[in-house]
Amino acid sequence: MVTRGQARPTLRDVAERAGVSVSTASLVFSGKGPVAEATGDRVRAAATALGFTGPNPLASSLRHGRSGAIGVLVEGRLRMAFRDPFAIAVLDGLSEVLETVPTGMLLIGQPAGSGESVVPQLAPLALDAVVFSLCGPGENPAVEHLAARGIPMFSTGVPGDRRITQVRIDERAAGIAIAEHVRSLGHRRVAHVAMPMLPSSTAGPVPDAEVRPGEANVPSVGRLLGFRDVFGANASAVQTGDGSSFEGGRIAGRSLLDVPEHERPTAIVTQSDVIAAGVIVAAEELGLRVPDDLSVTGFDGVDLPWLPHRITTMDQQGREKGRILGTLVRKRLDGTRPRSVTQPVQLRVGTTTAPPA
Amino acid sequence: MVTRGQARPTLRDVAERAGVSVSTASLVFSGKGPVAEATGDRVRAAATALGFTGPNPLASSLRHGRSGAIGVLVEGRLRMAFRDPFAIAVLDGLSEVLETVPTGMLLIGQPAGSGESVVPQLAPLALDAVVFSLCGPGENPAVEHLAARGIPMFSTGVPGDRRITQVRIDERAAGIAIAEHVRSLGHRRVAHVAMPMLPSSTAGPVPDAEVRPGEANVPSVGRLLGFRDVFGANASAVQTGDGSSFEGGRIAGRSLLDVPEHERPTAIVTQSDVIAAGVIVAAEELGLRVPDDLSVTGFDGVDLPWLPHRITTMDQQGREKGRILGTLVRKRLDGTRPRSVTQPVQLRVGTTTAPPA
DNA sequence: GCATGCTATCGAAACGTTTCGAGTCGAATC
DNA sequence: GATTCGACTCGAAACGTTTCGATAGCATGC
Repeated sequence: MVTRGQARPTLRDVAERAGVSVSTASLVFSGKGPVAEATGDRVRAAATALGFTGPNPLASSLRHGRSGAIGVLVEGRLRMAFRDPFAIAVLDGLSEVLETVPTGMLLIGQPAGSGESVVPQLAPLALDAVVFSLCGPGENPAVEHLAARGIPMFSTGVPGDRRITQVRIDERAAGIAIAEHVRSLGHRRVAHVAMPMLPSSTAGPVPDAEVRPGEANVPSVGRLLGFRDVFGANASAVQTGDGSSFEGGRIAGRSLLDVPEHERPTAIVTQSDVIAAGVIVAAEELGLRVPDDLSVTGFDGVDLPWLPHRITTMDQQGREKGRILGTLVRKRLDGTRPRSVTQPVQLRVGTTTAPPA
Repeated sequence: MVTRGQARPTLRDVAERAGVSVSTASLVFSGKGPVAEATGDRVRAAATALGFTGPNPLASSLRHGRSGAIGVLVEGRLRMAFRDPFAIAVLDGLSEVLETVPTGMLLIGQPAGSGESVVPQLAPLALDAVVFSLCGPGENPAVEHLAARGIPMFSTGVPGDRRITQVRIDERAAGIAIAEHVRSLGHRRVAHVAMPMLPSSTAGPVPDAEVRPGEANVPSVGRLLGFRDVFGANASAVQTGDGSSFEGGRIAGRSLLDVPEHERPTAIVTQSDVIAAGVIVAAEELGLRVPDDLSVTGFDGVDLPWLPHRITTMDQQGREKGRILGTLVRKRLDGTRPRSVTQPVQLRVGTTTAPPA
C-alpha cells in the first residue's frame, strides 16, 4: 500500500477504501453497468472521504478518444474578432448547443499574419472538432493539418473546401436582393463598401484582379458580385482593410462622401451592419442626413443599440446560424456525417433607406 | 503484427516502420534526449510516410498531467459577456501571453442563473487553471469544486477568496478619485449609476442592505463606496440589472434625467464606460448637451469608436491587466506560487466633463 | 588492460481511466 | 437436487504517450 503524498486521489484509492475493484468504482461514477445500491453508497462515501471529485478527465478522455473540446479558430487578435457582433452572435448560438453535450469551446487565436505558426499551435491540442466561424476567407494552413489528423471541420462562410461542413448562405443572391431594394427606391449613383476580398487586401478601391467570379462563396466576393449584377461593374467599390469594422466603415465612408456633391453617391451598400454604422457616422460628420441625403444598407442583422437608426439589412440570423452549426457538430460527433446546409436570408427594411432626394 | 484498419497511426507504428524503439521515436518528436541524426531522419521519414502528425495530445497530456487548456468562466450568455469591451480587452491580453506557452482558452458559459449546473459542466473538463475574469461578484459554486480538484484559480475583480490569485485595483480609491474630479469641477448634485451589487440585484435604486462595506473589493460595491465617500451616503445611486451594458446605462440615465430640472443632477458618475455611453445617449435623447448641461464619467478606459465623445474615465488598462493575468498563470504552471497584485489606475479626462452651467 | 565517461538506444513502468469477457453467488425453475 | 438465469463484481487489457534506469558500444586517460 503506497502512500501517495500530496497527489490527488484516484479511482484506485477510492476503490481500495470502499473494498471494491477499480472497475466497479468506475461503474459507479459512469452510471453504466448494474451496481448494488449498497456498493454504490460505499464507493461514494469513500470518494467524499478522500476528496475524490470524479474520474480524471484526462485519463477518461484518452480512453474515450474524446477531449470534450472543440476548437474555435479566430483570425487575428481576439480583440478584433470580438468587435464583430455577428461573429459573437454565431459563437453564442454555438455555445448554446454545445453546452448540452457537454463540450467546451477552445479559442485559438492566430496572431496577425503569422500564417504558418498556427500549425505548431494546433498540434498539441486535443480537439474533437474545429469551427472556422471567426475566420475570413482564403487558404488556411490549419485545414491541411486538421484534415491529416482526421478532425472534423465546420465553418460559416469560408469557401467550399469539400472537407469542411458548412452553414452558408447564397452570398451573391443576397447581394442582389439588397441592391435591388436600393435600386427600386430609385437610386442610380450607388457605391459599395466591401470587406477585404483577400486576407492580404488593403483598404481602398477594390482592384479587379481581386474579384474572382469563381469565389462567389467567399462572403466579400459574393456580395460584391451581387451588387455588380444590379449596378454594373463600373459602380465604385472600396474595401476596408480590417474586415467588418466600424472604423473601416467610417474611413471608407469618408472617402466616398467627402467629394463634390454631383459625384457623391445617393446610396451606399455595405457588406456588414458595423461597416454601415461607420458609414452613417461618417455621413453625419459631413453634415449629411440619413436617409434623407444618403441611404445606407448593412448586412447581417445584428443589434447595435447605440445607433439611433435601425439599419436596412439582410438578416442572416447569426445566433440561429450558430445553433445550426452546433447541431451539425453534435451530429458528427455522434457518428453521422451531416451535409452542408444553406440558410435563407431575409431583407429587413429599417430607417436608413429612402428614395433619393 | 496487428493490422490497424482505419485508425490513425501511433508512435508505435512509426517506430516499427523506422526500425527503432517507441521510446526513441518519442525522443525524436519531443526533442529531448540525444538522438543520432540518421535515426531522427529515419523516424521523421516514417512519420511522413504513415501520415503521423505528431504524438496524440490526449495521451501526451495524460502523461504530463497537463491539458494545455485554461478555462475562462463566463457568466451568463456569451453574447452578453462579449458585449463588454473591457472584458474582451482583458481576454485579449490574456490570450496574447497564453499563445506563447502554448495553451488554449476554453470558454465555459454559465447559462443564466443556473448556479449549480456549472459543476457538472466543469467536472469532465481537463483544465490546467481557471480564470474568472468575465464573472461578476458573489459566491460561485465552481470555486469549491475547482479548489477540491486543486486547479489554480485567477481573477480580476472578484472578491478576495484566498484561494484565488488576483489582479485587482483599489476600487474604492478609484471611486474616490473620479468623484473628486467631478466635485472639483464644482458639481454638487451628482448621481451614480452602478453595476449590480449582487448577482441577484435588480435594476433600480441601490438598496442600502446590498452595500456591505466589507465587500469593498467587489468592483460595484467598492466604486459606490468611493463615490459616497465624496458625495455622502444620500447621493442617489441606481444600479443596472445586467452588469456593464449600454442598455442598462440608457435606462438608468433616463430614470435619473427625465425629471423636473431643479431635481436633475448636473453630473452622473458611472461604473463603466459602456454604461456612461448609455447615459450620454439617454441625455441627448432628452435634449441635454454633454458636457454643457450634464457631465458624465465612465470607468475602464475602453475604446468606443462610435461615440462622438472621449469619456472622462478611470483607465484600468484591460489589455495590460489580461497580460499580467497571463503571466501569473504561466508562473503558476511553472511551479511558483505568484501572489495577487494590485494595479494602478489613472484618471483620464475626456470631453464629457465640465463645470456645471 | 582496465576503470571511466559519454552517446545512442532500448525495455518497462507508469499516467488513470473504461470496457470486455468471465466468474461468483443466490434464487427461481423443473 | 440439478439446472438455468440474473444481478453483481472482478481482473486484465487496452488507450498512446513519456520517462527512468539499464545496457551496449566506443573512445579516453592512466
